[in-house]
Amino acid sequence: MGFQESFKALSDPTRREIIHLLKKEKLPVGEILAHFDMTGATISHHLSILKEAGLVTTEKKGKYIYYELNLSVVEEIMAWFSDLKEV
Amino acid sequence: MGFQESFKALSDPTRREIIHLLKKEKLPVGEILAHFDMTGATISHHLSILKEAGLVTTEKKGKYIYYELNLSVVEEIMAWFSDLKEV
DNA sequence: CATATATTTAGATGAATATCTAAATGTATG
DNA sequence: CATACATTTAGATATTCATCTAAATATATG
Repeated sequence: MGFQESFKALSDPTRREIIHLLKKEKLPVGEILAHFDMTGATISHHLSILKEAGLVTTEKKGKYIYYELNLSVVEEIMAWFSDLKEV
Repeated sequence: MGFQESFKALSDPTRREIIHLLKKEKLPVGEILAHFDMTGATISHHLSILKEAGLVTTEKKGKYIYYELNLSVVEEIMAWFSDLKEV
């Protein structure tokens, strides 16, 4: 984790869109994939980057792996921005 | 401008450090440069990316060009994050 | 257990990017 | 105006990265 990984992860538009999909609910890879015109391999790669950055967590449920937004990391990033405005 | 450019700009550690330097005061390129172990050409490149993204503005004063943080874009980015936490 | 479905891994490719050196441009001042 | 200083631009290089296809792994179910 760390800011470098977080910001890098968020610098890609596909990954930001994934983050937005996960805003409402946790989703299995297949459902995330359905929103994009890309191969599963590519989406899997993006998901792994988001996970490395701590922006999402995973949960296995039978056949599926659910990805879920990790809001605590979002908070940390917001704190970085907030700091810019102080004093 | 737009989120894509902003996030890309912030995904580089040198540029984030520049942003932090500008938190307190506007600075001429030479003073920014003094904080890094890089050539002026490289720093100039980073500054142009920050400017393209709208994260900084410039002001010419005689020999010097001052770079200044643009907090309104920072606000916009924070709003993007805030949205993730709503509903 | 064999087959179908879900997801990841490996390896390759082309595009984007951070950096450098060298040169160009702009501005002040002796 | 000539020289020094401040900053940017051009062109090159090496690395990173998004994407693909093909193959591997894991899990459920008939």
